[in-house]
Amino acid sequence: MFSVSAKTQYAIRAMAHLARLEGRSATASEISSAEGIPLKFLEGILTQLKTVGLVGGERGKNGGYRITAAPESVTMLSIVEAMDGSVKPVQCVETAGACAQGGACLPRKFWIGLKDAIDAYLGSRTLKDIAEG
Amino acid sequence: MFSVSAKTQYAIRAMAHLARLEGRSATASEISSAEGIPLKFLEGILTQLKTVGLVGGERGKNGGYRITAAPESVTMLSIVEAMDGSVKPVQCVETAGACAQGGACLPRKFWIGLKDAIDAYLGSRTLKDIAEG
DNA sequence: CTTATTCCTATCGACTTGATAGGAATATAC
DNA sequence: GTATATTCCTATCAAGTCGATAGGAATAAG
Ligand code: FES
Ligand code: FES
Repeated sequence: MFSVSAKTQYAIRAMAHLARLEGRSATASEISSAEGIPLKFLEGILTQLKTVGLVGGERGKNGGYRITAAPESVTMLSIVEAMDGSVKPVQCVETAGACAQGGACLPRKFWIGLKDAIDAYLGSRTLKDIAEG
Repeated sequence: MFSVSAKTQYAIRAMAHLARLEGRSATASEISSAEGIPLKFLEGILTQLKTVGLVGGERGKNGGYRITAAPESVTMLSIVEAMDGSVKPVQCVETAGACAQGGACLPRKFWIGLKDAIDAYLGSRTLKDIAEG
């Protein structure tokens, strides 16, 4: 239950790898072999991380990826959301009054509470906590 | 991300229904039409809830399901676990030393922290909180 | 013996996920 | 300006999961 996708786990490993480089860049190939992540899969992940701004990418020869912010300012929540979207236990967390009970729906409040608990935890941990710098 | 299966949502609705009956029994058919849950799907859910002991079932004519404990003593965690198993963001939460870093694996500690946060929230809420009795 | 019900097993289509493949775009180096 | 290294884009695939359905066996009441 509540299992995390391989994609997100890979993303965290990749981000941790880049964090240890302290701003220097690495190619997808390097990260792939160092972290044991399938290259083509990793490429997609890095592109996704780039569109969110967590990493910067430079094309062409001598290109590669670099981290764009200090590891201690990158929350785990931002990585998870970049991969699999926002934490949303049930659909109706973002649309009030979806069911018959309207705005006073107890189940909905319960699930929102869960979302808040998860967001709070993921938002309180940063890349630095897991990068082992 | 972290979406909850329809099965679990159905299970909670079914349990809430039974909770409102305060120990009286209801058939799967009744719950099905009252809560809008596909009958055959619901049957499986109730059987599963029974094996865990959250509900009791009686076969044959005049049979049905009844709740076995007071709603305030049934945690949401117990329902969720009955449906989809224990909270386990990554496989290695239950097997230490799975990766190269051994017991000091920082990612693992991070995921275990998430599990604990989720378990704490789900364990702190009970059926009573959502049954609206 | 009929009827109502739980319970067991099998199956199905749709969707998701992890992974692969091929190649276009882009930048460097010589 | 050609070769090379790299990011980036799009398509595809096999395997698994999920929600749902179907048929019927076991059981109990009357
Ligand atoms: S709004 Fe989602 S269950 Fe009521
Ligand atoms: S034990 Fe799971 S990542 Fe180290």
